[in-house]
Amino acid sequence: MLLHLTMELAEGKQKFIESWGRLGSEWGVNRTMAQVHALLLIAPEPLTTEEVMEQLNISRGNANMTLRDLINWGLVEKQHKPGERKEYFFAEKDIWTVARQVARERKKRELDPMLKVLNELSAVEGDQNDKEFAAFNKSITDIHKLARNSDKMMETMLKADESWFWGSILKIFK
Amino acid sequence: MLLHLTMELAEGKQKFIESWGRLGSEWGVNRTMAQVHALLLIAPEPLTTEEVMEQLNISRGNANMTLRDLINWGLVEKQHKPGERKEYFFAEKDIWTVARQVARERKKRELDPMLKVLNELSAVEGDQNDKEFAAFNKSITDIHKLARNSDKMMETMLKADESWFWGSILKIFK
DNA sequence: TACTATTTTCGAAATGGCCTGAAATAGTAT
DNA sequence: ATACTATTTCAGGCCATTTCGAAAATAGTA
Repeated sequence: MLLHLTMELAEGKQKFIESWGRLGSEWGVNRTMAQVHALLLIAPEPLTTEEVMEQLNISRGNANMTLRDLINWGLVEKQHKPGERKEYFFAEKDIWTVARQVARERKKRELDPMLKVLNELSAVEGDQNDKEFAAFNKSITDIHKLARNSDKMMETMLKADESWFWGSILKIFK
Repeated sequence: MLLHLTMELAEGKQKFIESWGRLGSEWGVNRTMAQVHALLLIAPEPLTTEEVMEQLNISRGNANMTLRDLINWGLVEKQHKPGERKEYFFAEKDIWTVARQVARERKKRELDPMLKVLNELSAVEGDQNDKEFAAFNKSITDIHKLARNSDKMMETMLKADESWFWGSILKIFK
């Protein structure tokens, strides 16, 4: 009997959806959302809500909400086929665009609010001879600096195109 | 009546702990863990379990587990004071070291396993004329490339010291 | 060895996030 | 209008994760 040294396509798809789902859930994107995204990423054609429901075994309500969320994240779009009433969904396939889009959302949800708080906390005044204040102030200042640097880096990444970005980065990092 | 234009220290601490907690929970670190970390970050002296419990209003069990987790993440260390039996805990204060430590953990938990899966999935064979296979293969290949680049970047960052890292990065990104 | 201070463990309870299913709404053709 | 299909909403239930609290284990001391 012939052993399968390589994976079947169907098995591969399954594995990818599962892994992408797990990865997503460690990233603040919930598992189902990441799985639907994975499914659409590897689909050659747009899919209907119905197909998403079947392939992932999720309810209509869930599929609908999840697809809406993905659209809000800018990762998925609707498409209408002429003569049909059903909506079709497809994912942005350029993975660099996907990465930037995710970075953009996360910046908006995490980094920006944190910067706002750090600005406020930087304004807290006190006596440097007070150990409590000195320790607080130093931490806030340092974190603020790191956050601002991250912000600048993000901003640039969001504007850059893939080849330029990795070209510059990897040149330094080799 | 005089309005407070700047925040009180106590209020600032509170706000920082809260924000750091929220940020943490969007990062796969649970809220309590991030809050304990925040508390220790701004504390001028090491704290006991007891003090952590009081200041954050959490149970002994929770405090104990959380501190252990933080130690496992390499963010907190134990200290013994001579003549005392109690254990004191303090956080790594160098924020760049903290950032690298977090990056190291996340790489281990997320990027490395994903790279492993992508290697397997890259080995799936098929006919490029089969639309299903072609779409799958292209996505996997692209993601694999992105993941490998991220991996290289991480590796370098983990070795670099702060000034070198931001010096090089911000030079490009300005 | 007994006593006390401290830490660790772990089952149970609480919390919060996710998903379902069914009803409401919207859209289209006859 | 009416019937039919597709989409959206949301209250309620479910499940995983987090937290509590008290008991057990451990470590230090006399």
